[in-house]
Amino acid sequence: MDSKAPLDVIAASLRRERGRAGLSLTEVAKRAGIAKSTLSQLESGAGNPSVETLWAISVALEIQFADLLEPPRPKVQVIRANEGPAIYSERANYSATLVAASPPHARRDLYRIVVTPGPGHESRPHMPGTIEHVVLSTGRALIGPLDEPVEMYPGDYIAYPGDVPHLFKALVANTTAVLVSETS
Amino acid sequence: MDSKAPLDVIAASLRRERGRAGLSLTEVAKRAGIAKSTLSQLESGAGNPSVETLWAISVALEIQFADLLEPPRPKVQVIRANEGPAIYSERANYSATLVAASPPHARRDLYRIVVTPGPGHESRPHMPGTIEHVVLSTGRALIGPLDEPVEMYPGDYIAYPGDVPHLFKALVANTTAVLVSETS
DNA sequence: CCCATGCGTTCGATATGGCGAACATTAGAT
DNA sequence: ATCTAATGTTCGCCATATCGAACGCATGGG
Repeated sequence: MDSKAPLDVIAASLRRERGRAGLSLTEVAKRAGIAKSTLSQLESGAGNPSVETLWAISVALEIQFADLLEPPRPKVQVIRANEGPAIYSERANYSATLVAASPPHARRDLYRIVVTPGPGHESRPHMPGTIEHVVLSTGRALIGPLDEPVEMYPGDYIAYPGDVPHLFKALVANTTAVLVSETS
Repeated sequence: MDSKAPLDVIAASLRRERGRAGLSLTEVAKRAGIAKSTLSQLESGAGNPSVETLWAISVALEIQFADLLEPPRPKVQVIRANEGPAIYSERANYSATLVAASPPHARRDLYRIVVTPGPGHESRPHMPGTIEHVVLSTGRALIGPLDEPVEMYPGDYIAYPGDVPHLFKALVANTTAVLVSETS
């Protein structure tokens, strides 16, 4: 469950962002071209704003529309190379450790990848709209969509659609990478 | 400008996602507990939905609320280790290459970091709500908030608030890392 | 002191978003 | 061929989100 009334989230974001901008409610309402009464109600969690209203406000506050719908903030966390907490490994010669899941319904997972030479790892398509970003840390590998993989060297970066079959095949021993799986 | 009437974006997303789910307009409306007339109007770009309505639909479609406000999709891209396109380097012994900027107003940038031993690199706070994720690729480094840095080894992962002063100090030569800067 | 100017809240009037029924359309079954 | 059961669209009514004005409360200037 993600629920958590979006109206409350919006209300909180509204106050927070307005405070951040150092603007008065009156001023924001004026800039947004809406009645300050409306804004007042929204900030107090009452009401059920229309998209137009929210849009006007987000413009007035000079923030991204979606920023009004995203909650708060996190902390500090360390995961050592060996002690993968959430392990997600597959084939014998391929291991992916989830180091940072997208909280709570964010849109990006961060994996540490370790692969040894072998048949290579083929991934079935993920969620539509997924993009994978890979930076090769050490070794050498063939990475990318099945039909057009790219030979990667340490430091190289590649991004490709994750919603089509794709490959990660180590060409030498001790091949490691960082993978960011980003959903639309 | 990012503008681009959100109503059109929503309309498009609505049709797209419903198609993806293989559901009928009637079915989605039923699940969402809204009138199908309402949904019909929204999909045709008419109307100005309230947050409650959108929320109900996003639940019915089993997608993220914000997914209704985000446009389309990307492609395949490779950046070699040397040929950093957008270079963002600072001190002599610290270089950060932006390999994947958040498009168009997404919320995460991907950097490749190369540091040599020296005084260390201190970053002033970024945007409030920023989180930085680092996976050390090679070498050894002291990373984290100024007041509690952590000694990192290859493969180690750390996340910390990016909106407070923080440090990246290489302890040995040939220290490289991948950094994901994620804004709220 | 008192009035002016800013703030954010509350309240009635009105514009409009959402609902449900009726609608046109197509597909399948009898 | 007609009848049934889906689809998505259009329309009038009602609930309500938004507006504008009035309000209470702080400051600060005359």
